[in-house]
Amino acid sequence: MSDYKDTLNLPVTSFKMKANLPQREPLILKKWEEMRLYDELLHRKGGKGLFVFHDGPPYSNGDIHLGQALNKILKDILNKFKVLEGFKVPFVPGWDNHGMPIENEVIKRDKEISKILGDPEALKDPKIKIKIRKKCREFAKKWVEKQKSEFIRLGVFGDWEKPYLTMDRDYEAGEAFIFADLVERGYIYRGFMPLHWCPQCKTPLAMAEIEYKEKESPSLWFRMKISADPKGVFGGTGYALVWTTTPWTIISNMALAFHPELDYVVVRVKDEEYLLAKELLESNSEKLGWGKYEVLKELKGRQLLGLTFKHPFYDRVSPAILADFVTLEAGTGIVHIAPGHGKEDFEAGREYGLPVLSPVDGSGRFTEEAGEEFQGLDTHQASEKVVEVLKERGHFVHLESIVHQYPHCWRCKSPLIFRATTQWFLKVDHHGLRQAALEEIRNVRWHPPVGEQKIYTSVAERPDWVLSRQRVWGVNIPAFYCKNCGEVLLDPKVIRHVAELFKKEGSDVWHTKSAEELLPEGTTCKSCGGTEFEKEMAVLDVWFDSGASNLIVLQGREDLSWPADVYLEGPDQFRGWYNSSLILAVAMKGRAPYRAVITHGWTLDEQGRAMHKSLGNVISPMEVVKKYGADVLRLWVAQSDYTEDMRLGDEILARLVDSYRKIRNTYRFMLGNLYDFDPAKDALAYVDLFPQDRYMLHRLEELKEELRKAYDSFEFHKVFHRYYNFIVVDLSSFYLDILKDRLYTWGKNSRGRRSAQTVLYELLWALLIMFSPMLSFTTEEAWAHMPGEKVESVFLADWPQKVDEWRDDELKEQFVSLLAVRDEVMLALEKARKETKLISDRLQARMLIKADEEEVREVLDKYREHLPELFIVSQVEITDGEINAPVLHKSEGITVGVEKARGQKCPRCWMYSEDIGKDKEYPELCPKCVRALRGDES
RNA sequence: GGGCCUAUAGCUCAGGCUGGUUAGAGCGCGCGCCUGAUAAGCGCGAGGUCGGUGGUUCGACUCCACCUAGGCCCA
Repeated sequence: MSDYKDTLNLPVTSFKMKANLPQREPLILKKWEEMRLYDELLHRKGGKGLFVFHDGPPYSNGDIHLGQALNKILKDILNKFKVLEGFKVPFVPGWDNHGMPIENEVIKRDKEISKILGDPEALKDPKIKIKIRKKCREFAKKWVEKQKSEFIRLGVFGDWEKPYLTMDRDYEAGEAFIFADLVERGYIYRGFMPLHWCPQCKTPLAMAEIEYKEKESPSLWFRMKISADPKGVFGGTGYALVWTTTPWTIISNMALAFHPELDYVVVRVKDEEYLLAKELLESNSEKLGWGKYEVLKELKGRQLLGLTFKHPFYDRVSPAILADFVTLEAGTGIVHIAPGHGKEDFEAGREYGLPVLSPVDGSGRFTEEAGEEFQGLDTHQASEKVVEVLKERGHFVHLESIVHQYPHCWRCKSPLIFRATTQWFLKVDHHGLRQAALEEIRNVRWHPPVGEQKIYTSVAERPDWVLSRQRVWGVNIPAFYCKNCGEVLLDPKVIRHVAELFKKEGSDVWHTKSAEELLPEGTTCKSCGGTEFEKEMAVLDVWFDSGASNLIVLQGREDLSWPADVYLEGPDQFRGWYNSSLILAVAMKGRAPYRAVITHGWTLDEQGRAMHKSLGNVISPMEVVKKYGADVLRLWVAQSDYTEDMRLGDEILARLVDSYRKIRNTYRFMLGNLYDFDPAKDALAYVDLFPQDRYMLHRLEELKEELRKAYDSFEFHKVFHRYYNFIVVDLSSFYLDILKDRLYTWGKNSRGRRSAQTVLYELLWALLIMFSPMLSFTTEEAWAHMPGEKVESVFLADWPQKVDEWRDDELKEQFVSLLAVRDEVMLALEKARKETKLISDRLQARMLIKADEEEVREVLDKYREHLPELFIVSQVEITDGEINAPVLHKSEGITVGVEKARGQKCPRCWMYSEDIGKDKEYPELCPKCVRALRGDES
């Protein structure tokens, strides 16, 4: 009986069921490299123009993490889609190389260099600096190479041979040229400003290097006596009641801040009058044990402007100023302002033109400027001394202690102070820069749309840009100081001269050469005519490095163009790269550097928690690749809605592997059934196709359009879900299943089989291309197995064109009806199988169907001959009369009966037939199989 | 502490924005079929008080408030 198996057309393919991606993918990478696929794409594509995706540079100091893998894969998906659409897509990856994390790491590792930690003076030796820079460069280079190989392994296409590095000579020179332009246009100034400062490490810290921890601090109430009261707020001797947790900053007090909209009261306590916020009166009275008091006056904060108060122990006055950051959370509603020791204080101070006093040195000790009483004390000692002095002068009110969140150094864990130092700034409001940037934001497409609000706020509220950092590893700010008079030399011509040197010899020249060697010949001080200069030793903020990338890379390379079509980064870049890029682009060119900005969420673990080393829930992308393959990781990216935070964990990976297998097996089945199909010779014309095959082409048309739209609107997870649904529902469980009889048992060249193959071929062709941005390795592998003429890589193919002929809405309607009937047939069969055990295999069944609706009846009648195939049963009878069958299934508008199929089972196709035995040559076969064996191609 | 965002079946996602029949899909899971996609394929089924509480309304998963959990930004 099983003799006939050899006469069937069973699937044949070398496309393996087991993917073995960790081993197979590297071979595909090798093929891409050998055929120079990325270059080929650039040469052969471009009919639709140029698409410039500007890569945000990751930091080169470790293996890539999941977020970076996600980021690059998302970029790659969009790039590959654009290539399929016909764009020329040059993708130049970049790296951010300068900055503190690398510098710290290098200092820590090298014995000789690490000496400077104990001896800051040693850093003045240029040789040490040169050594640090050299080590940093090597360190960065090493990680660039490592990360590069990791990104390549993920299947990301790009110009990996010529990426951009912020430590490249040309890049550093480019920054200096941009800096020269900014100077020329008046954006750059030198200012005195407080920054977070670690007295232990003796360095300013960037935002990312601060951690908030609980700390016990003094909680001090003191008072400042009224000095000028032009509006007569007080009746007699009055005081402002002030609260602070950093008594040492009172030394630098320059003002008292009030909220303009808050209500304040003047109260009389015994013989003295106090000013404080109305709402805090009760709590303060209780705390300070005032007992009886009398409210003399009530007024808004804004009415207090014009008042001045005497400093509690210096001979100077502090004016009342207004500030929105004053709150009622704690204290008295009156905030003591020391512009040298706080960011908000500083900004408020600048608004009111207050002097900035910061008499604290790098190790956190008070300098001579603070006066004899305080000189030499650290901030803790100074706080105690301040309390003492306040008591002596009669301005002390109350002291207790408080535990609150306070900034600490991430490296040495000690509490930070705010200390004002001289820094270089970019003035954000110069030439209406901020306003122009805000307007430009409106012209950019933000995806998801909330991004627009985020960037708007971050630009609207950002302070002037602190460009300088007192570090070694970076691009030095090309400024000089006259040795004679101290005057600053910041001249665009001089800067450009230095930039040329950077370009020729590298930015180390700043350290290897003297000021005289760096300056153009004959440079003199404009102020005093001096000819001897000192170099500025600060380097540029790394955000300047990366913020300038659009100007340096997009404008600097011939294959690119400015502005970028798209940026795509994580949400931290609203304050970071999106922001710095925008500011520099608008300052230099008056326009945003991007037309669209896409932002993805964070990657979390399966429980929705952030990944932390300490939690042990970190998933390394390369481990996923090693275990499952890059395509599985890419599938994760594809299925996730990246506009929100994304989770990854074991169950999710298990589901992904399942999905992957389903897709792969579906490709495999289709390929297996195309082994003898040559599209050039065997394909049928559309009109000759079976209706169910034409229906599938209609479905394909719908799918193509939906996927294109989803890709185009950056909704990649919709692409995945729609595609996967098509694979599972339309193909695997329906179309491919019903096709088996035709493909296997019909004549090799029969119309029915060729019709099926024609459509399988068209389906697979389009399916592979449309999913290649996501499942890049597997679609490429399957593409290689496609029969017929084709390009060497799926990526060289074009997005499947619209075929109007394949759209047939009437056919679609008819099949919607047929498939609804099919659902009922399945239920009836299940009943026959389970409840009555009438049948086990569907082919043992004969269906009796009665439809109540005329339309349904007509459709059933029209496709009568195809119904056994559609239902995968041996016989189908459409009837108008009562159905009398052992199994009956009734539902709305339709009745389905199941009985045993008539005749005998054909040993070749397994279907039951009443016509077996009619052929003399093949007495045990059904007529269909007889025809197949005779080679009848009808 | 302030602000923004998220919360639909075990998992990944729809739906609801313009409140109104039994809230959907696929996977996974359970049961069964097949053994000619076979470490595959097919069928059926069970899973959700739409994070919680309160409110608006004739009616809320959908609107409002608060709370909880998580994420991010800021201090």
